[in-house]
Amino acid sequence: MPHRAFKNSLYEQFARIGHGVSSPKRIELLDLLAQGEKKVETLAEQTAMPVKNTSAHLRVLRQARLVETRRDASSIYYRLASERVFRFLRDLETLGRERLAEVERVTQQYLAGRDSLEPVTLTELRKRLRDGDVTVIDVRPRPEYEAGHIPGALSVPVAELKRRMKEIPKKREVIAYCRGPYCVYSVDAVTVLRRNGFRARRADKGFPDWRAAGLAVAAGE
Amino acid sequence: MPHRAFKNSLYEQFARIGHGVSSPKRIELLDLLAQGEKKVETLAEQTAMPVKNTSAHLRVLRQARLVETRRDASSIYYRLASERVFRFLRDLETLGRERLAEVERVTQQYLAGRDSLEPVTLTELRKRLRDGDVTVIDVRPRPEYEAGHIPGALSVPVAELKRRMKEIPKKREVIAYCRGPYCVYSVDAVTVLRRNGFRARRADKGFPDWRAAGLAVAAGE
DNA sequence: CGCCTATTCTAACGAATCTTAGAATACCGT
DNA sequence: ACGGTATTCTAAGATTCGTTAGAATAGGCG
Repeated sequence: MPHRAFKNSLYEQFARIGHGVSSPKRIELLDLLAQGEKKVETLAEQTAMPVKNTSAHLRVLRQARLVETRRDASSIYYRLASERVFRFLRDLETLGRERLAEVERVTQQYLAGRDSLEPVTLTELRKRLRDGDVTVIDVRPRPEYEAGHIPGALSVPVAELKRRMKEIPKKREVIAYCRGPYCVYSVDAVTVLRRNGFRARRADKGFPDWRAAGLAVAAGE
Repeated sequence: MPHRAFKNSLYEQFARIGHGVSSPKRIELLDLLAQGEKKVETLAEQTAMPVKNTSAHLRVLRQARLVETRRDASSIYYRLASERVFRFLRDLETLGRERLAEVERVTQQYLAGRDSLEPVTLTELRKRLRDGDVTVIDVRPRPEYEAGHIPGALSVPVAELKRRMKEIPKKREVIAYCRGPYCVYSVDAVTVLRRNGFRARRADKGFPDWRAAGLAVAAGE
């Protein structure tokens, strides 16, 4: 094999990965799958795409071997192919944040005052949780909590927050976490909690980041 | 701004990075730029593309803010936009190697017996260099050596190796390094050296990896 | 100032990709 | 075996991308 042909086929392979993350919808799908496995229909709902379209994008991700599938009864569940895929995804997002001023501009615009919610790092959250002087709430949809969450966290999906607020002790500080650095659930949750007299802060990252950091996780219930 | 529009514009930004690395030729360009800044013409030669084509790909990379430019006299020099771009590139390649069996297959096929060349890790190389019991040679083209190299390494481009072999002491072990894990220069160099009675091994990674590890670098001469 | 060189910009064509409708598949429950 | 459900496969139109020719630009040099 001549030198040039070798390089061509090598870089062609690497480009398969790149192609996987070259579409906004596919990155969003990967971000969702970082929460745990999901059916095609669920992914279609959560990305606001028709099922057929979702299926087509998932096929591209499968060809790039970034996701894998499992069949259960009549449904097919997708999941990230490995923890490294998640880390790569976050590297991509971090690079985007570093290089593209638009990322900062867009998030500032939508999450005006996000920084005023006194973000807590995961390390800090872990310490506070060990000290036992804080209530940690997981504000993601219930199925994602069940697929995996921070041990000791209470599941209060943001949609149920107003109704279930009385379950949360008012004395202690509350820390809300959700899907990741750009997820709005914890922002919404903390805003609502503060309006109702709670001392609340948000975690600067989400559950997948916690798991990727090698910290203990709980599942089920 | 509604929730969905926010997500769309956010993921659209991240996809700009993904789109930058979705083409084999663009990944190859980034890999070359990891060696140091280069002119468009040089990049065109080294990727075996017409200049116009190279320029078009570089434009895409510039739009993704993965590269930056500098003008010197009549030439325009491209470079990676930051060290993090290099790390992202290597993460992409590592993920490719993990996920895509074809990467291993292609490299094994072309670099048959690459593993028999007893690869040395950079940490090991550094120790051996400090102990002073080894000759380290940089077998990349001269301009890349001049743009940055491992301190103490001797520049012996693989094209000049046969002619200049007598400059290398035969008693001591020789370690050859080049552009990176998939670069063939060091493989070729070690093969030639061994055929001529040298005790030679190759570094498992290249100069950009050395620099990214925060180790000392030299330039010029 | 005008020519020379390196590079980019504009434009156009073919190839690849996205989206989505309709048909096909695979497995469950009965 | 049969019908139902979730999903994929096939195919086609619309869009984007890759490639490359020709014109334009920017700066150095005589």
